[in-house]
Amino acid sequence: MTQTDLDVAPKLGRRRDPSLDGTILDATLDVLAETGYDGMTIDMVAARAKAGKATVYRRWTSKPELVLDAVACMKYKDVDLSSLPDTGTLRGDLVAMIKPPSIRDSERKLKVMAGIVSMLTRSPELADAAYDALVAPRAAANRVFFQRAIDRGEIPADADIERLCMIGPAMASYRTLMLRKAVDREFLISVIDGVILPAAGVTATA
Amino acid sequence: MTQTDLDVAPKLGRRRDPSLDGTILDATLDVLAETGYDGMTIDMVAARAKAGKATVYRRWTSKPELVLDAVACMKYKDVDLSSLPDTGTLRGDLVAMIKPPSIRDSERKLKVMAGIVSMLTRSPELADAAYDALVAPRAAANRVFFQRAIDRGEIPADADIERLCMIGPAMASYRTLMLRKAVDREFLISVIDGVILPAAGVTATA
DNA sequence: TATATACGGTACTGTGGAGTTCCGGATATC
DNA sequence: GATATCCGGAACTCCACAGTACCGTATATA
Repeated sequence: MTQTDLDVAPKLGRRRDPSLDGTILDATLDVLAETGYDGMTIDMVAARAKAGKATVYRRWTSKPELVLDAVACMKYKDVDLSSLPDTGTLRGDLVAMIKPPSIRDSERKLKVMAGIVSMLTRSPELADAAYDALVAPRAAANRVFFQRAIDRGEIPADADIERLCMIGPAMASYRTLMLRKAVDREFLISVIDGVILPAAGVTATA
Repeated sequence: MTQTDLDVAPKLGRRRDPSLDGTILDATLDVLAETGYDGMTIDMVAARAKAGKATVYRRWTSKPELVLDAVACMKYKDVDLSSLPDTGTLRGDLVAMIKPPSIRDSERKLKVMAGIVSMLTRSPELADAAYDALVAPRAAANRVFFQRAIDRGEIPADADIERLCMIGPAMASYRTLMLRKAVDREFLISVIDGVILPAAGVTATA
C-alpha cells in the first residue's frame, strides 16, 4: 500500500473512513477506463467518488501513485484459482468462463489497459502492476485448464501451454483496442472453437 | 490532406520546401512511438525534424491535425497488395512476410498504436485513420494468402478468413503492448505453426 | 535591386490541470 | 464541552504546453 501514516494512528479526532479508499480507487478505474490516463483529472475522480480533492490527496501523494494503486488493486478482485470451473473437457472449461459478470469484468479491464498502455513505457512500476493485475490472472486460469487437458490425454503432452494461454486474451485485446468491437459471447465461442481448440490439437469434435 | 492553401500558390517569395512535410510527419511518428500522444509536444517534433515550431504550424493548424495526418500517411508506406510473395503454400506465404524490414516496420506501427490507443475513444477520425493505416493493410495481405489457400484446396472452403486474418496481428499486438516482449522471427514462426495453420485447418505437415 | 514569402529560433500569451490551503461542518477521544 | 482530525468543497498557486508573434536570414519572383 501507499500510505504508511496509519500505523502511528491518531488517538484524537475523527477517523478516516476506510471504505473511502475502495470508493476512490474504484472511481479511479472508472475514469481511467473512460478517458485514459492523461485525460483523467483528480477532480473527475473526486467527483465520481463524491469526495473532495483534498481527501484524495490525503491518501495518495500524487496522480501516478493513485493510478498505480488502483491498477494493482484489480489483482485482488479476480477469480481465485481454487474455484475454477471443472467440467471434464477443455472446451467445457473454457466456455464455462464466459459469464456475463466475467465478460463485464474483462471489458472494464481491457478499457483500463487501453487507458494506460501509453504509460507503460514511461513507468516500469505501472507496467509490472498492469501485468500482475490484467495479464497474469487470466493466463494462470487458462494454464490450469490446459494442464488438466494434458493430464486427461485430451491434448498432446508437448502442447505449448504458455502460447495457448495467450490466444484468448490476445484475440480479445485486439478486438477491443484495435477493432473497437464488443467482445461478446458469440465472438469468444468462435475463438475457442475456431482458434484455441485447433491450436491445442483437440481432435475435432462439435 | 490538411492544407488547401497551396492551390493558390504564391508567385512571389521563397517557396515552401515540399520535403519538409514528410520530414515533419516522420518525426511526429517517431515522437508518437516514443512518448505517446499526450507526452508528445510540438517542440519535440520540431526539434526532431530540425525545424522551427512556426514551420509546423504553418502547415498544420493544430496538434490533433498533425497527428491525424501522420497516422493517415502510414497507410501509403505499406506493402502493396500487387507485390505479395506467392510461394505456393500458405505456410510459405506467411513465413515469406517475415523479413527484417517488415518486422521493424510492424514494430514501429505497434508502438505508434500504443501511443494513440487512449485517443481512439476521444477521436473517431483518428480511430478511422488508425484502422486504415495499421489494421486494414495487414488484414488485406493475409486475406489474399488465405483465399489462395482455399482456391488451392489447401484449407477448407468454409474457413472463416476474417477471423484467421486477425490471429497474427492479435498475437503480435498482445506480445508488444501487454507482455512487452519483442516480436522476433522465432515468435512469429511459432504463431504460424502453432496457432494460425492449425486454426486454418491445414492437415499437419512440417 | 525591390518585394514577398519561408526558414530556424526565441520570446511571448493563454489555459488547463496538478497539487495546496483554507473553510464550515461532522465525528471521534478525553 | 474541549480538542483534534476527517469530511466535501471552493479558491488558490504553479507550471508545462498549445498556439502566436516577431526577428534575422535565406530564397524566390519581377
